[in-house]
Amino acid sequence: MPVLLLKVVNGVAETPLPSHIQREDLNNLREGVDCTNKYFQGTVTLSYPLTKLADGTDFFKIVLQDLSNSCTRINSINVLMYGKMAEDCSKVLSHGDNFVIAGFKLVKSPTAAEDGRHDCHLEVSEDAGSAVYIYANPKRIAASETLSMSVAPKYAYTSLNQLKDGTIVNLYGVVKFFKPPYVSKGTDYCSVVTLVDPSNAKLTCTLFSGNLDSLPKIYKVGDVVRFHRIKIREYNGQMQGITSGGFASLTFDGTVGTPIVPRTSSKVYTFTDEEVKTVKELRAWAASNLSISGPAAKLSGVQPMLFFDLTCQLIGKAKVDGSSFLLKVWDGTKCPYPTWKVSVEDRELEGEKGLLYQLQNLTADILVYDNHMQLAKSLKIGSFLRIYSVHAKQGSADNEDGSHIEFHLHGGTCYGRGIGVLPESNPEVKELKEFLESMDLEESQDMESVSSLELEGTSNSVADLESHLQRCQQLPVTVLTDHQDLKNTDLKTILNSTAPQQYRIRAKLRTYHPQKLYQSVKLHCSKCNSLQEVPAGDDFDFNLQGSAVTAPNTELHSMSWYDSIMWTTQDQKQRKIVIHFVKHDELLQHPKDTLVMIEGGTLKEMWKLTKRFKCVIPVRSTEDGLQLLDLSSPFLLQGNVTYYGCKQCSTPKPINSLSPLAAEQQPSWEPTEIAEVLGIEPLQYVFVMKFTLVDGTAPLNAYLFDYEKFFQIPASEILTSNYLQQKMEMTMNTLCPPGRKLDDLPWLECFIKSYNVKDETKHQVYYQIFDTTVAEDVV
DNA sequence: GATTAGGCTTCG
Repeated sequence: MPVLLLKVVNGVAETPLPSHIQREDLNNLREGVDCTNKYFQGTVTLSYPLTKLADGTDFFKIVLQDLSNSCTRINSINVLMYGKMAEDCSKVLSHGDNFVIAGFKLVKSPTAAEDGRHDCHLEVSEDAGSAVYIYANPKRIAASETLSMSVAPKYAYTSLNQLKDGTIVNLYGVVKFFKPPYVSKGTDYCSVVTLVDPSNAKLTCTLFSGNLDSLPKIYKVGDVVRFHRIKIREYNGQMQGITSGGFASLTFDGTVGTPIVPRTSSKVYTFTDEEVKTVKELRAWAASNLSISGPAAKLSGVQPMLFFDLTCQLIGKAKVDGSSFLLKVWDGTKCPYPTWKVSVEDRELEGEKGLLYQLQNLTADILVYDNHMQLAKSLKIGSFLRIYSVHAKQGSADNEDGSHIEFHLHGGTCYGRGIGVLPESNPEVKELKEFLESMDLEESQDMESVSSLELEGTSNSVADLESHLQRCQQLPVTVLTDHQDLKNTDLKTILNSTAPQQYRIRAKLRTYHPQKLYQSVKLHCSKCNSLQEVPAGDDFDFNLQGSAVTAPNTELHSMSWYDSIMWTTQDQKQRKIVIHFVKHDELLQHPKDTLVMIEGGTLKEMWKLTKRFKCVIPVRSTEDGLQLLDLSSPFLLQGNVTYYGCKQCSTPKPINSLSPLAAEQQPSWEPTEIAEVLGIEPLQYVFVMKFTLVDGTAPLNAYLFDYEKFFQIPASEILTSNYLQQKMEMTMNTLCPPGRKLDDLPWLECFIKSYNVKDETKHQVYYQIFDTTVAEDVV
């Protein structure tokens, strides 16, 4: 048991002592008395310097006086502390502190005759299971924090679902929403922060401070924070956090694998392995439970009409009028749309004129309003900013340059609207700086002319669409990728010929099956040639829950080639989730290059992990080691693709077989490579469709068996992409427009082959389309 | 010493 500081408010400790220990009077401390569940409480009247015993153990002696017992002749006792407890106490102790000593050993005092104190002394050490509680006022606690980063004050942290009205607590949380500090209508800066934690509770905190620096340095959703001494109140039926005296915060980047460096204004703070562990756990939890894909964007990725967060450098600023202020910024990329230029008086414009001129085509003019003006005015040219919730507003078309994009930071702080200054040490700033410095500005000037040309070429009017459709009716909508020299054969001739043979045909697609396109996606084993349905997501989840029943085997955690983190969900199920991060060269890599393995996660959690990590492998614990799940579950998730293995042709190997791949110089984590070392025969996604083709001579059913070539859409990705599904639907509508007469259908040019399928009872000829693709301008 | 704000986009 450690040394704990107990905070005293109005004479009462906020955290009670453990209930199993009882106070013992000095009088009753006698040799032979069982002191197992007793504690002694007294005030420090004397302490001796910390020394070391002959064997190197730290040793610290203090004298405690029991003032509550004034009628006793002897009212003080020596306390001897050993080891870490001695060191910890010596650092935080100050005279007059009220100490509680529990789990002590009562030993006859050799010095009682000389010092006139109790004839026994108390011996304590962490090894003996002792505990020291020190009652301290908030100032003392703050002061003790200044003493050391690595020692003592042990804080208790309250999970967000345990908060009680009127308490002052310490807590950890992951930022779900925040308003960067802004000038309040009172005297202080204000920042609103909403936190979540694995208890799935949510807490919105309103933080005030006259000192901008003492508010948490949150840069994005997903950051992890530690708040000390935050007051909990009930407001509108919900718990609310608010700054109280002595409020202090640490903020950490929430990205798994990045260095755990606290951002804080405090010069000194407690920061031990415990903190590191907690931050790691929260990062891992957030990675699979919190969607952090915010509205961040580069100027090149701006979406008209939407709001986004822009990380940029300030190169100019100017007062526009009483309610708006102009910021000229750049991020090295070019907005693909014409952007507005806000005209200001030359004398109002601050910034280096040469640079402003040079960067004019890469600069975004952002007009900030009302409450944001004050902060905007104070910004230094050259500083790096994150401007939150910038509105990319579609300008009015009656302007001379047609419709353009305007950038506004509207008044108010809804949705976290505001401006944050990023320090140069911020990794994203470093990245941006490097990028800006590496930019060849001459080239970007050229790019400017190119991209405006491109813009002229890409209008998307209704008229364009019509002419596109007409073109589709004249030219074939599919083309051959080979065999162009062959002549066409009519369908009737083909049907009357013996198989196998190959033909070039020109035909129309009368109908196709299945009509529901997602039903056309199957899994194919190229080894045993079997076809099977893609398992439904809920089957997978069911299987995962089955595997979660076996408790994670902690002996398998954090081996030489991976680091593991385990936590328990705070819901009723109390599900245990373990994530194993595969290391490379002893180090965790950038998340985008990292393979993670997960035990006990749900499908949803895994999809979230795939957004951040290179690959995700669902695993389960066995006595012998980590294993893949049953092959009804995928053996790998990567990007948008869930990879399955063939049950018949695979011989799954233990997960340890992956470790040689991790040891490679640059692990590529290719699915085929992963499958091979794990003994998996991977199944391939394929579109299987039946086309009914007509050419006026006879109808012919031909099968399409396509991984990607025909539709130019990877079959493996279509089930997880709305965009690709829409694209495929459009393609099919072009090949076979619904509601059209036969005459109005477009022509397809295909290459087909006939083949025989025989069994005991019958013999049939089938046809398959190959070496054919949808025409370029149809896709 | 109290107050500020108390998330859920836009007048421009």
